[in-house]
Amino acid sequence: MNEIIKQELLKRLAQHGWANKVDLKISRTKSADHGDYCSNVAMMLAGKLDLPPMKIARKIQAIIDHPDITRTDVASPGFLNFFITRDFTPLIQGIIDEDAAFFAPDIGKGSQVHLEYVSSNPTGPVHVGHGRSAAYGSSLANILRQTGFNVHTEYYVNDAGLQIDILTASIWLCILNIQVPNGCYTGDYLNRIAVDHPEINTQIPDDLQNLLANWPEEDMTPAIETLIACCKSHLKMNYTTLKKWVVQDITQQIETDLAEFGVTYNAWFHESSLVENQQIDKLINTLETNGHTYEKDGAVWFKSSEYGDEKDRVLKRSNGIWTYFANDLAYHQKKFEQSPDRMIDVFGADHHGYVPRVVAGLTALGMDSERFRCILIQFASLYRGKEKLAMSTRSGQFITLRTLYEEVGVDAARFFYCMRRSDQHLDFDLELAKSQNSQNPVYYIQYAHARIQSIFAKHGQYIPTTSHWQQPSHDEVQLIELLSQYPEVLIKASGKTEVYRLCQYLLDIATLFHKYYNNTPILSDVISERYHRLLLCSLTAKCIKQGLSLLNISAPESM
RNA sequence: GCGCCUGUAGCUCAGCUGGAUAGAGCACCUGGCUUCGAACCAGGUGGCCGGGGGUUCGAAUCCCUCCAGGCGCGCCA
Repeated sequence: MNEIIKQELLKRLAQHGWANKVDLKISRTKSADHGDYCSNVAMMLAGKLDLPPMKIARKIQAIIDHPDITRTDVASPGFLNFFITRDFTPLIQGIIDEDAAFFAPDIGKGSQVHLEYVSSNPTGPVHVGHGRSAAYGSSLANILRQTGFNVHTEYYVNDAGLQIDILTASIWLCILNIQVPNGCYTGDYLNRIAVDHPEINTQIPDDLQNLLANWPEEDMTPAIETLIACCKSHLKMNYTTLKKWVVQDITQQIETDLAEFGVTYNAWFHESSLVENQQIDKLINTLETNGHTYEKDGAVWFKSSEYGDEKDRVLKRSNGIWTYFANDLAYHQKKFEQSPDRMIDVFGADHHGYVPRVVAGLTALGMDSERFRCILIQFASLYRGKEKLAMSTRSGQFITLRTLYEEVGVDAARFFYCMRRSDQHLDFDLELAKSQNSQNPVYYIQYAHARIQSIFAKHGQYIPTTSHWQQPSHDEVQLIELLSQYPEVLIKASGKTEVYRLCQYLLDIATLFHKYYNNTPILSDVISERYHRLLLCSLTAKCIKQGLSLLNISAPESM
């Protein structure tokens, strides 16, 4: 419709010789007094033509002539307001048929997207801080697929760094039944893993005892490194076994917890495999031969500052071990080879300082950084009433994602996480989510769906067909107009990677439907009226169900 | 100190590429079930859009500055 008016307006502007003078924009009006669509073109032209906008608007108004436009008004200070009539039959047929053009508008044309999200370290369970990325990423994947993109989702398992060594050492201490010192991992989940390992010698070595007795209050890095060395020397071959076991166990738990939250992946990619496959060496060779690296203080550096980063970054530590960044760059290289069209990383917003160096790396490697997009998800602060809960994986003080969704339900948790712009802070109050779960907006939407199903149950079988459509009432026009926006909402959500738009839209549909329902007896005794209204209900239910399914949220028949 | 993000109703947030009286939800007040599900609806209270400048026909939106908050600034990941 927007396009129709635009073409008509362009045609009329051309008659005055005003086309091409201005960027033409048609938008929907907010108030019914202003018609259905409006244009500010007269005001835009006023400056260039040196004429009053009202006069220009009247000149255009006078020659507007299009069968779909019933009336054109001019309003101060120069708006053109269009009143339209519309034949809803094609739209209705499209929804009934679950037409792809309506429910699955193809803007991706099969282009490939590599989407990585969550990728929390396998040093502990996924907690509520990761929940937002999880809900967002999985919904985004659905939306992208629905709009024609060929999406490959991946979880990057960081199983190769220092943190994993610290984790392994922490487990060892748990097995030895020793209180873990500051700087190590702690928590019930470690004890659970520890009891599964009776084969390790539980004798406490002397050097370990000495180390722990002199554990520093601050700057514990050297002590931690000594602890890891100590652990390795005592466990010998068992160290690698234990490490692998721990990572596998925790990763498995993460996978299970996420799956129950509606989050699944095409692949789980292990950082360690990059090292094993000499992927890093390949990467470094490329950078070295192109002169992007240098040595300083016994370490290998990447000249990231030449590509917009604030300073250069270490690739290989002086101890000969690759940094996380080096591995990650190799990973991005691999991802790009796999999906050259587009690559999306979903990060926690606390990693924003990391982005420039990845972009620098990709640019240095000759990849088109325009195809790389990093989406930063602001953290959700967790509250219990007024009390803000401090969280730290290291200290074991966190609420797991599982705990959250077992309390408030997957549907509510997912919706809550997605309903706000992802680049905005989100306050998640557990008390509120628990005590007021009946007021959660997701129930409002589901209730609309359940209500409609209940009407159908009462009526008996109903098969929707366009021939049931009659002259719509004001409320009905509002509702069907809103439904007609489904494709554009989806396209926008997909194009701008903004999942919250879909949530907001579904809330809008539910609002209008509840209003309609309260004003209008659906099951009218007049049979033509009844079928007309049932048809609209049917269309509404289809849109709600489709929309919710993209968020991995259920559309219940009854509640 | 430097960089990124944010400041809109009592609370949590929308506000699309500048547009017509700034919108929802929660909370609070008043109404509505002998009729399809009241997990609902109708109405009301509540705002110097953080402050101050600027750009223009027109600013919550764009620019500058100040104030306040969050995050980042490792040979951690």
